[in-house]
Amino acid sequence: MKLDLKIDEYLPLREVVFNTLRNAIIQGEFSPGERLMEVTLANKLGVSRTPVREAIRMLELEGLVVMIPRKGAEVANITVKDLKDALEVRMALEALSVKLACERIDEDGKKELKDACIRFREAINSKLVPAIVEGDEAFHNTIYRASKNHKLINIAQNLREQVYRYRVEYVKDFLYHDNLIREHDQITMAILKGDTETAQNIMQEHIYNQEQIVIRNVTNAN
Amino acid sequence: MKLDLKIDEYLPLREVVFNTLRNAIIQGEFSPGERLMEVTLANKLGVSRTPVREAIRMLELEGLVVMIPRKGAEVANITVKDLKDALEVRMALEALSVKLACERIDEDGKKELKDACIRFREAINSKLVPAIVEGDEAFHNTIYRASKNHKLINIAQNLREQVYRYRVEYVKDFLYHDNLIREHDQITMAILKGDTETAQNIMQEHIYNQEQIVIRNVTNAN
DNA sequence: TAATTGTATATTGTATACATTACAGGAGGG
DNA sequence: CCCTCCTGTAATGTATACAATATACAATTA
Repeated sequence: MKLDLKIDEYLPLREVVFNTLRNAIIQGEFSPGERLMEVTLANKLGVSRTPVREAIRMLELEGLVVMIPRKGAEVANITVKDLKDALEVRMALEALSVKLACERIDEDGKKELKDACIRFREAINSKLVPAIVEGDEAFHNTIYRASKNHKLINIAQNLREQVYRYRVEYVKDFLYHDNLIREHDQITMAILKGDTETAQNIMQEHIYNQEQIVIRNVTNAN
Repeated sequence: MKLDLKIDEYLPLREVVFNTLRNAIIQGEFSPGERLMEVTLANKLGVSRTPVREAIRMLELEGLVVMIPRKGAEVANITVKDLKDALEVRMALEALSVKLACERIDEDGKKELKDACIRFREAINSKLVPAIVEGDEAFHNTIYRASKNHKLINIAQNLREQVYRYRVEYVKDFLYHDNLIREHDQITMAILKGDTETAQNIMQEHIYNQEQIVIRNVTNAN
Protein backbone atom coordinates (compact mmCIF):
# COMPACT_ATOMS: atom_id res chain seq x y z
CA MET A 1 0.00 0.00 0.00
CA LYS A 2 1.54 3.28 -1.15
CA LEU A 3 1.58 5.65 1.71
CA ASP A 4 4.17 8.23 0.75
CA LEU A 5 1.72 11.08 0.84
CA LYS A 6 3.97 13.97 0.03
CA ILE A 7 3.73 16.09 3.11
CA ASP A 8 6.68 17.92 1.67
CA GLU A 9 4.70 19.99 -0.77
CA TYR A 10 5.36 23.18 1.13
CA LEU A 11 6.36 26.22 -0.90
CA PRO A 12 7.13 29.57 0.71
CA LEU A 13 4.72 32.25 -0.42
CA ARG A 14 7.57 34.18 -1.99
CA GLU A 15 8.10 31.29 -4.39
CA VAL A 16 4.43 31.14 -5.26
CA VAL A 17 4.32 34.88 -5.85
CA PHE A 18 7.56 34.74 -7.80
CA ASN A 19 6.29 32.04 -10.14
CA THR A 20 2.96 33.76 -10.57
CA LEU A 21 4.49 37.11 -11.42
CA ARG A 22 7.12 35.57 -13.66
CA ASN A 23 4.54 33.75 -15.71
CA ALA A 24 2.41 36.86 -15.91
CA ILE A 25 5.33 38.90 -17.19
CA ILE A 26 6.57 36.25 -19.57
CA GLN A 27 3.15 35.76 -21.01
CA GLY A 28 2.68 39.45 -21.50
CA GLU A 29 -0.11 39.92 -18.99
CA PHE A 30 1.84 42.92 -17.80
CA SER A 31 3.04 45.26 -20.50
CA PRO A 32 6.67 46.35 -20.50
CA GLY A 33 7.10 49.52 -18.48
CA GLU A 34 4.04 48.81 -16.37
CA ARG A 35 4.49 49.56 -12.70
CA LEU A 36 4.29 46.75 -10.20
CA MET A 37 2.96 48.12 -6.95
CA GLU A 38 3.43 46.08 -3.83
CA VAL A 39 0.13 46.72 -2.09
CA THR A 40 -1.85 46.17 -5.27
CA LEU A 41 -0.15 42.86 -5.99
CA ALA A 42 -0.34 41.81 -2.36
CA ASN A 43 -4.08 42.43 -2.26
CA LYS A 44 -4.64 40.74 -5.58
CA LEU A 45 -2.75 37.67 -4.44
CA GLY A 46 -4.14 37.71 -0.92
CA VAL A 47 -0.78 37.95 0.85
CA SER A 48 1.14 40.66 2.64
CA ARG A 49 3.78 42.92 1.13
CA THR A 50 6.69 40.90 2.46
CA PRO A 51 6.50 37.90 0.09
CA VAL A 52 5.72 40.25 -2.77
CA ARG A 53 8.82 42.29 -2.08
CA GLU A 54 11.00 39.20 -1.90
CA ALA A 55 9.57 37.94 -5.18
CA ILE A 56 10.31 41.30 -6.78
CA ARG A 57 13.91 41.07 -5.60
CA MET A 58 14.18 37.76 -7.43
CA LEU A 59 12.50 39.04 -10.56
CA GLU A 60 14.93 41.92 -10.50
CA LEU A 61 17.93 39.62 -10.59
CA GLU A 62 16.32 37.58 -13.34
CA GLY A 63 16.13 40.76 -15.33
CA LEU A 64 12.38 40.64 -15.73
CA VAL A 65 11.77 43.83 -13.75
CA VAL A 66 13.87 46.90 -13.11
CA MET A 67 13.88 48.80 -9.85
CA ILE A 68 13.82 52.54 -9.65
CA PRO A 69 14.95 53.46 -6.14
CA ARG A 70 12.18 54.82 -3.98
CA LYS A 71 9.86 54.65 -6.92
CA GLY A 72 9.27 50.97 -7.31
CA ALA A 73 9.48 48.10 -9.76
CA GLU A 74 8.38 48.07 -13.32
CA VAL A 75 8.31 45.39 -15.97
CA ALA A 76 11.57 45.40 -17.91
CA ASN A 77 11.38 46.93 -21.31
CA ILE A 78 13.27 44.64 -23.64
CA THR A 79 14.81 46.59 -26.47
CA VAL A 80 15.81 45.17 -29.82
CA LYS A 81 19.40 45.54 -28.70
CA ASP A 82 18.70 43.44 -25.61
CA LEU A 83 17.06 40.83 -27.77
CA LYS A 84 20.02 40.72 -30.13
CA ASP A 85 22.43 40.48 -27.22
CA ALA A 86 20.52 37.62 -25.68
CA LEU A 87 20.29 35.75 -28.94
CA GLU A 88 23.98 36.22 -29.54
CA VAL A 89 24.74 34.60 -26.21
CA ARG A 90 22.15 31.96 -26.81
CA MET A 91 23.82 30.99 -30.05
CA ALA A 92 27.06 30.30 -28.23
CA LEU A 93 25.33 28.38 -25.46
CA GLU A 94 23.28 26.24 -27.83
CA ALA A 95 26.44 25.39 -29.72
CA LEU A 96 28.07 24.36 -26.47
CA SER A 97 25.08 22.34 -25.36
CA VAL A 98 25.01 20.45 -28.63
CA LYS A 99 28.71 19.71 -28.42
CA LEU A 100 28.44 18.44 -24.86
CA ALA A 101 25.30 16.49 -25.67
CA CYS A 102 27.15 14.66 -28.41
CA GLU A 103 29.84 13.67 -25.97
CA ARG A 104 27.69 12.80 -22.99
CA ILE A 105 24.25 11.71 -24.02
CA ASP A 106 23.14 8.38 -22.53
CA GLU A 107 20.44 5.93 -23.52
CA ASP A 108 17.70 7.71 -21.57
CA GLY A 109 18.73 10.99 -23.11
CA LYS A 110 18.61 9.50 -26.60
CA LYS A 111 15.12 8.25 -25.98
CA GLU A 112 14.01 11.62 -24.65
CA LEU A 113 15.56 13.37 -27.62
CA LYS A 114 13.80 11.17 -30.13
CA ASP A 115 10.52 11.66 -28.31
CA ALA A 116 10.97 15.42 -28.17
CA CYS A 117 11.72 15.46 -31.88
CA ILE A 118 8.58 13.50 -32.68
CA ARG A 119 6.43 15.62 -30.40
CA PHE A 120 7.73 18.77 -32.03
CA ARG A 121 6.71 17.44 -35.40
CA GLU A 122 3.23 16.74 -34.05
CA ALA A 123 3.05 20.23 -32.63
CA ILE A 124 3.94 21.71 -35.99
CA ASN A 125 1.29 19.63 -37.67
CA SER A 126 -1.28 20.86 -35.17
CA LYS A 127 -0.53 24.41 -36.33
CA LEU A 128 -1.22 25.70 -32.82
CA VAL A 129 1.29 28.39 -31.97
CA PRO A 130 1.45 27.74 -28.19
CA ALA A 131 1.96 24.03 -28.78
CA ILE A 132 4.73 24.73 -31.26
CA VAL A 133 6.52 27.09 -28.89
CA GLU A 134 6.28 24.53 -26.13
CA GLY A 135 7.48 21.75 -28.38
CA ASP A 136 10.47 23.78 -29.45
CA GLU A 137 11.31 24.68 -25.85
CA ALA A 138 11.08 21.02 -24.89
CA PHE A 139 13.33 19.95 -27.74
CA HIS A 140 16.08 22.41 -26.86
CA ASN A 141 15.69 21.67 -23.17
CA THR A 142 16.26 18.02 -23.85
CA ILE A 143 19.56 18.83 -25.50
CA TYR A 144 20.56 21.08 -22.63
CA ARG A 145 19.80 18.32 -20.18
CA ALA A 146 21.83 15.88 -22.21
CA SER A 147 24.83 18.17 -21.79
CA LYS A 148 24.82 17.22 -18.11
CA ASN A 149 26.06 20.71 -17.28
CA HIS A 150 23.78 22.24 -14.66
CA LYS A 151 25.32 25.66 -14.84
CA LEU A 152 24.65 25.72 -18.55
CA ILE A 153 21.10 24.53 -18.03
CA ASN A 154 20.45 27.29 -15.51
CA ILE A 155 21.88 30.09 -17.57
CA ALA A 156 20.03 28.95 -20.66
CA GLN A 157 16.82 28.80 -18.66
CA ASN A 158 17.24 32.37 -17.51
CA LEU A 159 18.15 33.55 -20.97
CA ARG A 160 15.07 31.96 -22.41
CA GLU A 161 12.79 33.57 -19.87
CA GLN A 162 13.73 37.02 -20.91
CA VAL A 163 13.02 36.60 -24.57
CA TYR A 164 10.15 34.18 -24.18
CA ARG A 165 7.64 36.83 -25.13
CA TYR A 166 9.27 37.18 -28.52
CA ARG A 167 9.67 33.53 -29.30
CA VAL A 168 6.16 33.25 -30.57
CA GLU A 169 7.25 35.47 -33.44
CA TYR A 170 9.33 32.94 -35.22
CA VAL A 171 6.90 30.09 -35.08
CA LYS A 172 4.20 32.33 -36.46
CA ASP A 173 6.18 32.27 -39.68
CA PHE A 174 4.39 29.28 -41.15
CA LEU A 175 6.49 29.30 -44.29
CA TYR A 176 9.44 28.30 -42.21
CA HIS A 177 7.85 25.30 -40.53
CA ASP A 178 9.28 22.70 -42.89
CA ASN A 179 12.73 24.08 -42.30
CA LEU A 180 12.22 23.90 -38.54
CA ILE A 181 11.32 20.24 -38.71
CA ARG A 182 14.20 19.43 -41.01
CA GLU A 183 16.70 21.25 -38.82
CA HIS A 184 15.45 19.54 -35.68
CA ASP A 185 15.63 16.18 -37.39
CA GLN A 186 19.15 16.79 -38.59
CA ILE A 187 20.30 17.95 -35.18
CA THR A 188 18.73 14.91 -33.57
CA MET A 189 20.37 12.56 -36.03
CA ALA A 190 23.76 14.17 -35.61
CA ILE A 191 23.60 13.97 -31.81
CA LEU A 192 22.48 10.34 -31.90
CA LYS A 193 25.41 9.54 -34.16
CA GLY A 194 27.75 11.60 -32.02
CA ASP A 195 28.66 13.76 -34.99
CA THR A 196 29.64 16.89 -33.07
CA GLU A 197 30.68 19.00 -36.01
CA THR A 198 27.52 18.52 -38.04
CA ALA A 199 25.33 18.99 -34.99
CA GLN A 200 27.01 22.25 -34.11
CA ASN A 201 26.87 23.60 -37.63
CA ILE A 202 23.20 22.89 -38.06
CA MET A 203 22.39 24.23 -34.63
CA GLN A 204 24.21 27.47 -35.36
CA GLU A 205 22.31 27.86 -38.56
CA HIS A 206 19.07 26.93 -36.82
CA ILE A 207 19.48 29.61 -34.17
CA TYR A 208 20.71 32.12 -36.71
CA ASN A 209 17.59 31.64 -38.79
CA GLN A 210 15.36 32.07 -35.76
CA GLU A 211 17.28 35.16 -34.78
CA GLN A 212 16.74 36.74 -38.14
CA ILE A 213 13.04 36.02 -38.11
CA VAL A 214 12.50 37.27 -34.58
CA ILE A 215 14.48 40.45 -35.10
CA ARG A 216 12.82 41.17 -38.42
CA ASN A 217 9.35 40.75 -36.97
CA VAL A 218 10.05 42.70 -33.81
CA THR A 219 11.69 45.52 -35.73
CA ASN A 220 8.76 45.80 -38.09
CA ALA A 221 6.33 45.77 -35.21
CA ASN A 222 7.80 49.02 -33.89
CA MET B 1 34.74 73.86 -11.34
CA LYS B 2 33.56 70.35 -10.87
CA LEU B 3 30.41 70.49 -8.84
CA ASP B 4 28.68 67.24 -9.59
CA LEU B 5 28.70 66.17 -6.00
CA LYS B 6 26.72 63.01 -6.33
CA ILE B 7 23.74 63.59 -4.15
CA ASP B 8 22.44 60.51 -5.79
CA GLU B 9 24.58 58.18 -3.80
CA TYR B 10 21.58 56.60 -2.14
CA LEU B 11 21.64 52.83 -1.97
CA PRO B 12 18.85 50.80 -0.40
CA LEU B 13 20.06 48.88 2.62
CA ARG B 14 19.31 45.63 0.85
CA GLU B 15 21.94 46.53 -1.74
CA VAL B 16 24.48 47.38 0.91
CA VAL B 17 23.79 44.15 2.75
CA PHE B 18 23.85 42.21 -0.51
CA ASN B 19 27.23 43.58 -1.51
CA THR B 20 28.64 43.07 1.94
CA LEU B 21 27.50 39.47 2.18
CA ARG B 22 28.53 38.71 -1.40
CA ASN B 23 32.04 39.94 -0.81
CA ALA B 24 32.23 38.06 2.43
CA ILE B 25 31.19 34.85 0.74
CA ILE B 26 33.37 35.35 -2.31
CA GLN B 27 36.36 36.11 -0.18
CA GLY B 28 35.80 33.06 1.93
CA GLU B 29 34.98 34.85 5.16
CA PHE B 30 32.09 32.44 5.44
CA SER B 31 32.94 28.82 4.87
CA PRO B 32 30.82 26.77 2.49
CA GLY B 33 27.96 25.13 4.32
CA GLU B 34 27.97 27.75 7.06
CA ARG B 35 24.54 28.88 8.14
CA LEU B 36 23.51 32.48 7.61
CA MET B 37 21.10 33.48 10.35
CA GLU B 38 19.02 36.55 9.81
CA VAL B 39 19.03 38.02 13.30
CA THR B 40 22.74 37.47 13.71
CA LEU B 41 23.55 39.17 10.43
CA ALA B 42 21.04 41.94 11.07
CA ASN B 43 22.59 42.71 14.44
CA LYS B 44 26.10 42.54 13.09
CA LEU B 45 25.23 44.96 10.29
CA GLY B 46 23.06 47.17 12.43
CA VAL B 47 19.91 46.80 10.36
CA SER B 48 16.63 44.94 10.70
CA ARG B 49 15.85 41.51 9.29
CA THR B 50 13.99 42.86 6.28
CA PRO B 51 16.96 44.09 4.23
CA VAL B 52 18.91 41.00 5.23
CA ARG B 53 16.17 38.72 3.96
CA GLU B 54 15.95 40.58 0.67
CA ALA B 55 19.70 40.37 0.25
CA ILE B 56 19.56 36.64 0.89
CA ARG B 57 16.91 36.26 -1.80
CA MET B 58 19.33 37.87 -4.23
CA LEU B 59 22.28 35.80 -3.12
CA GLU B 60 20.10 32.75 -3.59
CA LEU B 61 19.44 33.58 -7.22
CA GLU B 62 23.11 34.33 -7.75
CA GLY B 63 23.78 30.83 -6.55
CA LEU B 64 26.00 31.93 -3.69
CA VAL B 65 23.67 30.60 -1.00
CA VAL B 66 21.14 27.80 -0.94
CA MET B 67 17.88 27.96 0.95
CA ILE B 68 16.53 25.13 3.01
CA PRO B 69 12.85 25.84 3.63
CA ARG B 70 12.06 26.75 7.20
CA LYS B 71 15.63 26.11 8.10
CA GLY B 72 17.42 29.02 6.57
CA ALA B 73 20.18 29.98 4.19
CA GLU B 74 23.62 28.51 4.04
CA VAL B 75 26.66 29.31 1.96
CA ALA B 76 26.64 27.29 -1.23
CA ASN B 77 29.02 24.42 -1.32
CA ILE B 78 30.72 24.50 -4.70
CA THR B 79 31.67 21.02 -5.80
CA VAL B 80 34.37 20.19 -8.30
CA LYS B 81 31.61 19.31 -10.73
CA ASP B 82 30.09 22.77 -10.31
CA LEU B 83 33.47 24.30 -10.92
CA LYS B 84 34.01 22.27 -14.07
CA ASP B 85 30.54 23.15 -15.32
CA ALA B 86 31.12 26.83 -14.75
CA LEU B 87 34.51 26.77 -16.44
CA GLU B 88 33.05 24.92 -19.38
CA VAL B 89 30.48 27.65 -19.87
CA ARG B 90 33.05 30.31 -19.25
CA MET B 91 35.21 28.94 -22.04
CA ALA B 92 32.37 29.38 -24.51
CA LEU B 93 31.56 32.86 -23.25
CA GLU B 94 35.17 34.03 -23.34
CA ALA B 95 35.45 32.79 -26.89
CA LEU B 96 32.33 34.72 -27.79
CA SER B 97 33.52 37.85 -26.04
CA VAL B 98 36.82 37.76 -27.87
CA LYS B 99 35.11 37.30 -31.20
CA LEU B 100 32.74 40.19 -30.58
CA ALA B 101 35.52 42.35 -29.21
CA CYS B 102 37.46 41.85 -32.46
CA GLU B 103 34.48 43.04 -34.44
CA ARG B 104 33.35 45.91 -32.25
CA ILE B 105 36.22 47.35 -30.27
CA ASP B 106 36.60 51.13 -30.61
CA GLU B 107 39.50 53.47 -29.90
CA ASP B 108 38.65 53.86 -26.23
CA GLY B 109 38.38 50.12 -25.88
CA LYS B 110 41.74 49.61 -27.51
CA LYS B 111 43.33 52.04 -25.12
CA GLU B 112 41.70 50.33 -22.14
CA LEU B 113 42.82 46.95 -23.39
CA LYS B 114 46.42 48.03 -23.78
CA ASP B 115 46.35 49.57 -20.31
CA ALA B 116 44.83 46.46 -18.77
CA CYS B 117 47.48 44.34 -20.45
CA ILE B 118 50.27 46.50 -19.09
CA ARG B 119 48.80 46.61 -15.63
CA PHE B 120 48.49 42.85 -15.59
CA ARG B 121 52.16 42.56 -16.40
CA GLU B 122 52.96 44.88 -13.52
CA ALA B 123 50.77 42.83 -11.21
CA ILE B 124 52.61 39.68 -12.18
CA ASN B 125 55.93 41.36 -11.53
CA SER B 126 54.73 42.41 -8.10
CA LYS B 127 54.18 38.74 -7.28
CA LEU B 128 51.25 39.68 -5.05
CA VAL B 129 48.48 37.14 -5.51
CA PRO B 130 45.53 39.50 -4.87
CA ALA B 131 46.93 42.04 -7.31
CA ILE B 132 47.41 39.37 -9.94
CA VAL B 133 43.87 38.09 -9.54
CA GLU B 134 42.52 41.60 -9.82
CA GLY B 135 44.66 42.36 -12.84
CA ASP B 136 43.45 39.25 -14.57
CA GLU B 137 39.83 40.05 -13.77
CA ALA B 138 40.32 43.56 -15.13
CA PHE B 139 41.89 42.28 -18.34
CA HIS B 140 39.09 39.87 -19.09
CA ASN B 141 36.48 42.44 -18.07
CA THR B 142 37.91 44.87 -20.56
CA ILE B 143 37.41 42.34 -23.32
CA TYR B 144 33.88 41.64 -22.19
CA ARG B 145 33.12 45.34 -22.23
CA ALA B 146 34.56 45.66 -25.70
CA SER B 147 32.06 43.07 -26.88
CA LYS B 148 29.36 45.68 -26.30
CA ASN B 149 26.97 42.88 -25.33
CA HIS B 150 25.46 43.69 -21.96
CA LYS B 151 23.77 40.37 -21.55
CA LEU B 152 27.11 38.66 -22.05
CA ILE B 153 28.78 41.01 -19.58
CA ASN B 154 26.15 40.25 -16.94
CA ILE B 155 26.25 36.51 -17.30
CA ALA B 156 30.02 36.46 -17.25
CA GLN B 157 30.01 38.60 -14.13
CA ASN B 158 27.71 36.18 -12.36
CA LEU B 159 29.71 33.19 -13.50
CA ARG B 160 32.90 34.73 -12.20
CA GLU B 161 31.41 35.42 -8.80
CA GLN B 162 30.72 31.83 -8.13
CA VAL B 163 34.17 30.56 -8.84
CA TYR B 164 36.03 33.61 -7.59
CA ARG B 165 37.17 31.78 -4.50
CA TYR B 166 39.04 29.28 -6.63
CA ARG B 167 40.62 31.71 -9.02
CA VAL B 168 43.47 32.39 -6.67
CA GLU B 169 44.55 28.84 -7.28
CA TYR B 170 45.81 29.31 -10.77
CA VAL B 171 47.79 32.45 -10.16
CA LYS B 172 49.50 30.80 -7.24
CA ASP B 173 51.16 28.62 -9.81
CA PHE B 174 54.18 30.85 -10.26
CA LEU B 175 55.73 28.62 -12.87
CA TYR B 176 52.94 29.54 -15.19
CA HIS B 177 53.28 33.30 -14.89
CA ASP B 178 55.33 33.77 -18.04
CA ASN B 179 52.73 31.86 -20.01
CA LEU B 180 49.99 34.06 -18.58
CA ILE B 181 51.71 37.21 -19.71
CA ARG B 182 52.48 35.81 -23.14
CA GLU B 183 48.89 34.64 -23.63
CA HIS B 184 47.47 37.98 -22.56
CA ASP B 185 49.86 39.78 -24.89
CA GLN B 186 48.95 37.57 -27.80
CA ILE B 187 45.23 37.99 -27.18
CA THR B 188 45.64 41.73 -26.93
CA MET B 189 47.62 41.89 -30.16
CA ALA B 190 45.12 39.74 -32.00
CA ILE B 191 42.17 41.84 -30.89
CA LEU B 192 43.92 45.07 -31.79
CA LYS B 193 44.62 43.67 -35.23
CA GLY B 194 41.08 42.35 -35.50
CA ASP B 195 42.38 38.82 -36.02
CA THR B 196 39.36 36.96 -34.72
CA GLU B 197 40.57 33.46 -35.36
CA THR B 198 43.90 33.82 -33.62
CA ALA B 199 42.35 35.67 -30.71
CA GLN B 200 39.76 32.94 -30.21
CA ASN B 201 42.27 30.14 -30.43
CA ILE B 202 44.62 31.65 -27.91
CA MET B 203 41.78 32.55 -25.59
CA GLN B 204 40.46 29.00 -25.68
CA GLU B 205 43.89 27.67 -24.86
CA HIS B 206 44.32 30.33 -22.17
CA ILE B 207 41.11 29.35 -20.41
CA TYR B 208 41.77 25.68 -20.88
CA ASN B 209 45.12 26.00 -19.17
CA GLN B 210 43.61 27.87 -16.26
CA GLU B 211 40.88 25.29 -16.00
CA GLN B 212 43.39 22.47 -15.76
CA ILE B 213 45.39 24.24 -13.08
CA VAL B 214 42.37 25.18 -10.99
CA ILE B 215 40.83 21.74 -11.18
CA ARG B 216 44.10 20.01 -10.43
CA ASN B 217 44.72 22.18 -7.39
CA VAL B 218 41.19 21.97 -6.08
CA THR B 219 41.05 18.22 -6.57
CA ASN B 220 44.30 17.73 -4.73
CA ALA B 221 43.14 19.96 -1.93
CA ASN B 222 40.31 17.56 -1.12
C1' DT C 1 19.25 0.96 28.08
C1' DA C 2 16.85 2.30 23.92
C1' DA C 3 13.11 4.40 21.95
C1' DT C 4 9.64 7.64 21.90
C1' DT C 5 7.15 11.44 23.11
C1' DG C 6 6.66 15.94 25.23
C1' DT C 7 8.29 20.52 25.69
C1' DA C 8 11.15 24.61 25.38
C1' DT C 9 13.66 27.46 22.45
C1' DA C 10 15.52 29.41 18.50
C1' DT C 11 14.73 30.46 13.71
C1' DT C 12 12.27 31.18 9.67
C1' DG C 13 7.78 32.72 7.51
C1' DT C 14 4.38 36.26 7.32
C1' DA C 15 1.93 40.41 8.49
C1' DT C 16 1.72 45.00 9.92
C1' DA C 17 3.19 49.44 11.68
C1' DC C 18 6.08 53.41 11.15
C1' DA C 19 9.43 56.56 8.40
C1' DT C 20 10.74 58.66 4.36
C1' DT C 21 10.33 60.30 -0.07
C1' DA C 22 8.62 61.05 -4.87
C1' DC C 23 5.00 63.16 -7.38
C1' DA C 24 0.77 65.49 -8.58
C1' DG C 25 -1.99 69.30 -8.16
C1' DG C 26 -3.28 73.63 -6.66
C1' DA C 27 -2.43 78.37 -4.70
C1' DG C 28 -0.13 82.45 -5.20
C1' DG C 29 2.75 85.76 -7.41
C1' DG C 30 5.20 87.57 -11.39
C1' DC D 1 0.04 82.37 -18.99
C1' DC D 2 3.81 80.43 -16.62
C1' DC D 3 6.67 79.67 -12.88
C1' DT D 4 7.56 78.51 -8.12
C1' DC D 5 6.52 76.81 -3.92
C1' DC D 6 3.79 74.33 -0.88
C1' DT D 7 1.34 70.53 0.70
C1' DG D 8 -1.16 66.17 0.67
C1' DT D 9 -1.14 61.59 -0.76
C1' DA D 10 0.46 57.37 -2.07
C1' DA D 11 4.18 54.59 -2.69
C1' DT D 12 8.54 52.49 -1.20
C1' DG D 13 12.03 51.65 2.61
C1' DT D 14 12.67 49.89 7.13
C1' DA D 15 11.60 47.97 11.55
C1' DT D 16 9.04 45.18 14.48
C1' DA D 17 5.44 42.07 16.00
C1' DC D 18 3.22 37.71 15.58
C1' DA D 19 2.75 32.70 13.78
C1' DA D 20 4.44 28.37 12.50
C1' DT D 21 7.91 25.00 12.75
C1' DA D 22 12.27 22.56 13.19
C1' DT D 23 15.60 21.00 16.52
C1' DA D 24 17.57 19.64 20.84
C1' DC D 25 17.05 17.81 25.07
C1' DA D 26 14.72 15.93 28.86
C1' DA D 27 11.33 12.78 30.69
C1' DT D 28 8.83 8.63 30.53
C1' DT D 29 7.98 3.97 29.32
C1' DA D 30 8.86 -0.65 27.61
